[in-house]
Amino acid sequence: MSARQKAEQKQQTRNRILDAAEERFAQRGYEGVSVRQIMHQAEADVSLAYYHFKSKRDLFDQVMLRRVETLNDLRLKALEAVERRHPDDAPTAEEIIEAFTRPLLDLLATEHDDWTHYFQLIAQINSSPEWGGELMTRYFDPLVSRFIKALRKALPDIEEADLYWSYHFLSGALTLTFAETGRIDNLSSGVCRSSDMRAIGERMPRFLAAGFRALASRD
Amino acid sequence: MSARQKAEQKQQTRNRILDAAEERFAQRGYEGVSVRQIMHQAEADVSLAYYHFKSKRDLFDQVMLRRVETLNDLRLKALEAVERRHPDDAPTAEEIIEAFTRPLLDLLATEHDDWTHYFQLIAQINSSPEWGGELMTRYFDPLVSRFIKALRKALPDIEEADLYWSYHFLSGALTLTFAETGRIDNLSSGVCRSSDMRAIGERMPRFLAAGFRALASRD
DNA sequence: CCAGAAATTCAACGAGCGTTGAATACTAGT
DNA sequence: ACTAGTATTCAACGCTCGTTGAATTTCTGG
Repeated sequence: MSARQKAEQKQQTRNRILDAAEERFAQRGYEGVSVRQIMHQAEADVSLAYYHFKSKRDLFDQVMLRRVETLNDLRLKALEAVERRHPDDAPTAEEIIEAFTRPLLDLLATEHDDWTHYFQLIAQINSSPEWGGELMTRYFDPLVSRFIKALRKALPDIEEADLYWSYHFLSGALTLTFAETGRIDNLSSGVCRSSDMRAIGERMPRFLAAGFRALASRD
Repeated sequence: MSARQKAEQKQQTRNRILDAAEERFAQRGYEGVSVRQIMHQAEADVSLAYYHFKSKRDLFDQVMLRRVETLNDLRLKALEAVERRHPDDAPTAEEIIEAFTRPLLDLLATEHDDWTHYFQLIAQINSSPEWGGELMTRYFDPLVSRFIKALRKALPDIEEADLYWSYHFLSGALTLTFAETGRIDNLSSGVCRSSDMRAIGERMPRFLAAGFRALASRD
């Protein structure tokens, strides 16, 4: 085995641990899962976790970091593509929100098992008083500010407070929806399914864009 | 001390434990808090928790149950009041959503410290894959179905799936907003404050009602 | 084939966990 | 003052937790 192959094998193990941690954290939260449970699922010894990561908390941070760049890149590219389609006028709010949402739907459509746990994890962090304020800000603020700037241009009459509150409502709807808790399946007696990404894609941008416009045209 | 007073004292202790549990669970989640930490905050011996409650999980369930009836009653009364104001025609979607939201704002305005942790807790449960589907259904389904029925009447052309998805988006926006994570404070650099209930009351029903209408009038 | 580094396993630490049964403090009614 | 019963405390159980240092396997380069 070459040195290169060996390094790849190390990465492979590291990723197996990250996968297991991602899934368990998503299911039961940071405190609800032990390093032993994670390593059992990763089929590796407990101490190996501390060879690849500094601590449980570091493992958690790396779970977060692993996918955030990919995700933010895709969203930024989607936004830039929309703006390129509007060289003169501004894109509509719905187009911008579509760019914010579509990458998640696409990732779930093509690599569902890789991303579904990540989105569940983000949903939980977002609603946690302990982590929500700080972590979401750290990982998503630059991207979100970029989208808000675009929305400000799409809705030139909107007031700043209305813009931020609108985004906040969007954030709640988005994260809960991608958490796939099965709540809507129960409530609707099966009419809707949490995992029906097509249904979500057809409805969420339209719903949210209408909300933005309603606050933008306040009297 | 009369037997009556003694029973009241017991209830008082029980409530002190429930208060402490509510606050700790809201801050760090069910698994992130130990019975010892809760009883330390309640200034009582650890074993007293097991005199008043069967187990940690039972304590958690009682935290949930203590306030859910009050909350659902207030919301139902608010909905009935709206409907009484419309003996002939149907109330608007915005009026119905207002009835769903206003009780939370009122409770926070008059008894903020009692209810703020409860709403934070619900927000976390709602986005948790492990608890969200089941617990939210158990505690809120009857009330929510009642509201959905009213919304169906307000939006006679809406399709069932659109109605349920709209409510789902509402649920996400609502629970995140009342979680008061401080996220919007960071993002808006202080322009908006999580605890500004007036700002929320002025915006959320309008935003969400517009979303419902956008899906109801689909082509 | 051997030296040495890198990846993985073994064994254990002290601390904190949920929970329990027995002992105690307190008080109401006799 | 005594008793019965209720609320509270004390002390401990077996277990799991996050983490660590040393031993061991595995593999590469010389």
